[in-house]
Amino acid sequence: MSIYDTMSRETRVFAPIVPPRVGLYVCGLTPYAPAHVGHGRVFVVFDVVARALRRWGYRVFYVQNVTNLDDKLIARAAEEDEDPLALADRHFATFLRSMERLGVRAVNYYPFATDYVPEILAQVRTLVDHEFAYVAADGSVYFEIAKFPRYGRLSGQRPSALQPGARVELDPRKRAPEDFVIWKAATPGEPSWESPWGPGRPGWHVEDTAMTGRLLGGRYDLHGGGADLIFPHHEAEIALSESATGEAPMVNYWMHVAFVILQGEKMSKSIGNVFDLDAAIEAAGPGALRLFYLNAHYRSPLDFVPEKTLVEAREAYARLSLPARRIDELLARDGPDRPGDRAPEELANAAELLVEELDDLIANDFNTREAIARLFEWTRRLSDAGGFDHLSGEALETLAQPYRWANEVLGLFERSEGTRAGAWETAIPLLIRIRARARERGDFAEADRIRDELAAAGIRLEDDAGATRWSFSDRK
RNA sequence: GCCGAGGUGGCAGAAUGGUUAAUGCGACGGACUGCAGAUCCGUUUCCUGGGGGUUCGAUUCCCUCCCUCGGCUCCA
Repeated sequence: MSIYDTMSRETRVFAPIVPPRVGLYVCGLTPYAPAHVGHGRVFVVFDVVARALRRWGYRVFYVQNVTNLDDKLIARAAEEDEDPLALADRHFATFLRSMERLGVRAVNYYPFATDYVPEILAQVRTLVDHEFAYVAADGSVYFEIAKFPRYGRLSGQRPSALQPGARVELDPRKRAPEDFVIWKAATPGEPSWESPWGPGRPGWHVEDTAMTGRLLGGRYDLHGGGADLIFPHHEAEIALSESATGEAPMVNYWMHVAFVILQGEKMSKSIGNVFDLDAAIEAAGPGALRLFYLNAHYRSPLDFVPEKTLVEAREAYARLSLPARRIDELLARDGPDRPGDRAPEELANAAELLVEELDDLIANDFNTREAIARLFEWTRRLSDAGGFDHLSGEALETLAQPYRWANEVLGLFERSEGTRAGAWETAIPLLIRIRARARERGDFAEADRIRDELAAAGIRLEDDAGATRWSFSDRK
């Protein structure tokens, strides 16, 4: 398989340092506000990356950090008169629930920055001792870019070409504007830890390198995140880790996910043009939202049009998953051993070939979009082939293979509808039978009344040839 | 200014040095239906930012210009 690497700007064959182990580190979020649709994209993409690697036999250790203390978090906590760490915990708990609903469960470990203060202090000390970093008068510690000549290689930036102060004010404590803080001297009222340079708290970039050093070592395989982290964050990580450990390269493959675009601009908390992630899950359903994300290549910007994108995703998802749902209905009703015909040989072979093709597409830098196109073609082909009622359990399972694949790798069908069915499962069919009798005797007023009243309760009835299906309609 | 990513039909978005440029949504027509919906079938023949170049052939490779977005020490 091959992966596009931001550092070398080319697609390279993936070769882990110590196969079959794969160390994967993804920059998580700073939980100072609810997650938005842009965040969701990154985490769904890397969920698929990890699922795919595991499918191919790699043992992936996937670490996704939580920056649970930084300036924004402190500022927001002050506004809301809440402890910053408690605020972070609260938003992180919400985030985890969103991830669970989205079927994002490939992450092995979510380390919190504040749990790694000893590692952070150790790294800062090493950097100071080896004069990669210096201590300012107030006790803050800065990494000195001039000591790391490779700085800028990931982003293609040359430090001399940057515009200091373009967006952030100059800091007189720094020797050079591009130096960055790795230990911040304490401000009264903020959380702080003791250090050899006085009380303070970690700078942003060093949190990650201290954690990766501890959890993944000085060199590991894959590092991912949003494209906005390339500079300066990931550049800084490289400088810190490679200076502190003496090992290089810190990472063999850098993966960056492009933005979700809303109204022509990157969806971003600081711009304020965000669409809440939970609201999107609610509106589209988790499978449809995943479909939306994976329906574009992860390195391409993806347009989000409110009132349009989610509706489209929902419609497309419903169509894509229809044969899978019908097959599962039959298997659930009759069990895997249900009697019936064998699958037509041609179709059975096609299913096998399709799964191979899907694997190949994903192996080529995670071409989820092309894979989804093939899945739609499969759905159409099964529709052409007619119903499933006459097929055996084994035959159904054969035809379902591409959908099983889509579930395993893309996580598209994990959350099947109807999990809340419960008592409805008996009550609604009863009403359907009553309505059918009304229709038989031509009493359509009564039949429509039942359908309307159920519709008002969020139950949708649809008459098919000889049968009536029902579903929850509250996603409409 | 520098660095990076992009520009494909009504919309969202793939792909490839080569027959009709995928797939989905939407739209239109049809089948089915008491009606509606869902589903299925068909249609949507004029979509690759502009200009050069390489080539038998370019949307793809090269050059250049234009435009959009992002980064330049907050960020997924």
